[in-house]
Amino acid sequence: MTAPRNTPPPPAADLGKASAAASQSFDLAGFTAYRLAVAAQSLSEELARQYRDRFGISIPDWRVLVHVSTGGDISVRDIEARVAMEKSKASRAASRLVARGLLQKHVNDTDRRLVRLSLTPEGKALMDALLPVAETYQREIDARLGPLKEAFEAALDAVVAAPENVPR
Amino acid sequence: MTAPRNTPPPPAADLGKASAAASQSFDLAGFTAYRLAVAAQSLSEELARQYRDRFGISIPDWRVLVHVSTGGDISVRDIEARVAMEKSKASRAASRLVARGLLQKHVNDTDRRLVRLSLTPEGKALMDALLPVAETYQREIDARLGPLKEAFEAALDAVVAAPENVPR
DNA sequence: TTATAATCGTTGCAAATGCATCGATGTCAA
DNA sequence: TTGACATCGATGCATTTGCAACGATTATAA
Repeated sequence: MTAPRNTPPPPAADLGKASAAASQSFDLAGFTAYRLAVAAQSLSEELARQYRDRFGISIPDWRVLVHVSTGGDISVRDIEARVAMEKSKASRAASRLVARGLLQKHVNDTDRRLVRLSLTPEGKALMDALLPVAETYQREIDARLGPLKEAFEAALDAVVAAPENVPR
Repeated sequence: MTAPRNTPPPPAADLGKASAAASQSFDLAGFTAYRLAVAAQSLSEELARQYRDRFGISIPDWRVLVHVSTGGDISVRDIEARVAMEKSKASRAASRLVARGLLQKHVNDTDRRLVRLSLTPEGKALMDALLPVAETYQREIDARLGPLKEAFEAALDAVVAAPENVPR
């Protein structure tokens, strides 16, 4: 998606009268889950590309790093719980980061099943380089959103809201 | 994520005084790209689970099916262009669906590099079963959003907006 | 025309992913 | 205390993914 040039509404042709019979036409553009997925991927990729090209950091790596740097002594379990990230994904990301000398693992003496993840000095240094990029990017997003930001945040909360209140 | 029960604010402990020195604490919850990604994954999974369990259809499968059923004669290139979906991903999804007898491939006589994808009768029948599920789900989302929906749509547009206007 | 470049869909390959399972550790009740 | 069960993090394995090719076809320009 480096410069793919949006689809010039090319052969689009008929559309509309088509898909006559059974399968009534379904407006994908009006399908929120889809639009959300596309938007999320678009945003994530913008930042991920920078992190990948400039620092060799993937999205799972980045999420683990941020969590560890924010929370102090974080376990793999914590990451799984707070982020939408599979246990094994988090575990492997952490191992990668340890192998690169960015993270340390210690056993939690209170509960020796747990791991305590923490940044090494190299990890801290990397975060010092990474965070400004993220913050700049966030400001960019804020600029795009403008006055819509508040409603957007509220909508994101609402949309993820407990499916428990909902007839299943 | 069948019933993961949101993180009960458990050992959260200190947090706040922590992360003292260098790497200033970064508020992941305020990071739009992250929140968007989590929300999108949550929504997609809700629907994907139904499609997978009840129809054996994955998300790439579903996107290809919808595009083909909406647009008439669609090529792999069209899918790649209009959806945020890799060429090879689209190609493989299409091949899977052909193998299952849901899609047909024809060569485009005008440009023989292109493929014309279209639904088989079985494919149409499947879509007739799939679409009501999607529509019900969309109504559910609409209910969650309520009056926020309009702003949400606008925000999604704004956020994806051309990074070309933006200093690179 | 003919040579060169671009585009389409597919595929080989390495890496990433999700799921189930494992051993180690911890919890709880009998 | 002991035994059954739960939880944590890691890993084996099959599948999926992204990327870079490739052959086939078409477009462009010399």
